[in-house]
Amino acid sequence: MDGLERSEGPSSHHRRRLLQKEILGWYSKHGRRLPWRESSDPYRVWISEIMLQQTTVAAVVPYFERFLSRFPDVQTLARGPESDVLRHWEGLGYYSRARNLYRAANTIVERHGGRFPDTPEELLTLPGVGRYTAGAVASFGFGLQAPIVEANTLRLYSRLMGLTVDPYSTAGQKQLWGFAEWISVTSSPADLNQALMDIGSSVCRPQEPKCGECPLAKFCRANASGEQSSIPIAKKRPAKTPVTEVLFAVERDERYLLRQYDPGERWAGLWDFARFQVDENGGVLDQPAAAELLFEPAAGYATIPESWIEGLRERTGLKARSVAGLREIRHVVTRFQIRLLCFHVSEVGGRLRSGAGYRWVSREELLELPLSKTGRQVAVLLGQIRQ
DNA sequence: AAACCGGGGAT
DNA sequence: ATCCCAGGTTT
Repeated sequence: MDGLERSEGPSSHHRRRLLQKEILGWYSKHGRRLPWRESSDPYRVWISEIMLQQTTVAAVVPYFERFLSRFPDVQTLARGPESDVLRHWEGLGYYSRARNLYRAANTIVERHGGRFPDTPEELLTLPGVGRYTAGAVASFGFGLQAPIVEANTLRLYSRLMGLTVDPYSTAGQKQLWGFAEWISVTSSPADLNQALMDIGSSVCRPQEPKCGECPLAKFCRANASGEQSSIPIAKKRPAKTPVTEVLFAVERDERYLLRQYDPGERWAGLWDFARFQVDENGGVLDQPAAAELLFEPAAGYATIPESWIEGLRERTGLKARSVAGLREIRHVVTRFQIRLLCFHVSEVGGRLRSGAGYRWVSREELLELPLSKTGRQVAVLLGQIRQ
């Protein structure tokens, strides 16, 4: 089953050889040079593939070498600590990937005796490794024939096949993996898979594909019918939900109040200032001008709703006595559009409630702890207002 | 099957 | 603002 002819047989094999010849020929001239292609060390391949999940090549490049110099092999990674792994992941997002990486490293050291799993079946048992990543590590790291379907190849295969169903549906996935299996039969599994991704990325682009330069144009159903712009069907994207949150950077004796998120919480393992969601309808935010006043130095403390001060006290036991607006940070992430109102609390009363997990953290420690994107922004701001 | 992931780059 | 990204896991 090749997804093009719907039949197995000599003609199917012939067609495959023709396609592969074009693919590998193109790759030898136009293939990308990327840091993780310099070596076929399965460990390095694995790290790169996890980093690249839902993340652009450009975003990964600066992280890859830095991560590898700190964690050069699976034994070093397994030793952690997890907090260090997260610190090196900071800014890449989707932090469960880093936690899974750390867990998987320990599995490899403890259950596989440090030998890297070398079959797709074994790789699939590792946390964070799905069908794509298993195929990628098997082919790039071990030179095995293995199918891959990811963003680039999904688009390429869909257009080659003229796939009209949703490529993320069960039926679409079955078609795509069927094609991937068929095309993966080769004596150059690593080059072939890299080549397929590069053609998908550089030629078979989402917008304005370069069909005139495509080595596979004469085999492509979407090209034949002119359906490049409607194949594959676009991914459904949920609407962004507006959220308003407040963050209090509480300072006392040159230290800041932070806590580490517990396992199971969002941002598990990361550290954060006191932060919680507030009701946009109940507070002062009803009046459009009010939010500006929060960060107006002259307005100061008086314009902050008492319920926010109370929110801090409930969570930490501390009563804010002197509060200044730091900045409003707006950011869009996953399915949220967040408005984060940040405050600097320079005087507190009451006692820090034990059991809430909060700790006083020095400025130096703050540099070492893993924070979220916005948490780091606040940390940087605090360093600046100190000047 | 659908939701979730609290990041970022290109346009 | 919108689309997309070398996906995987959970519900």
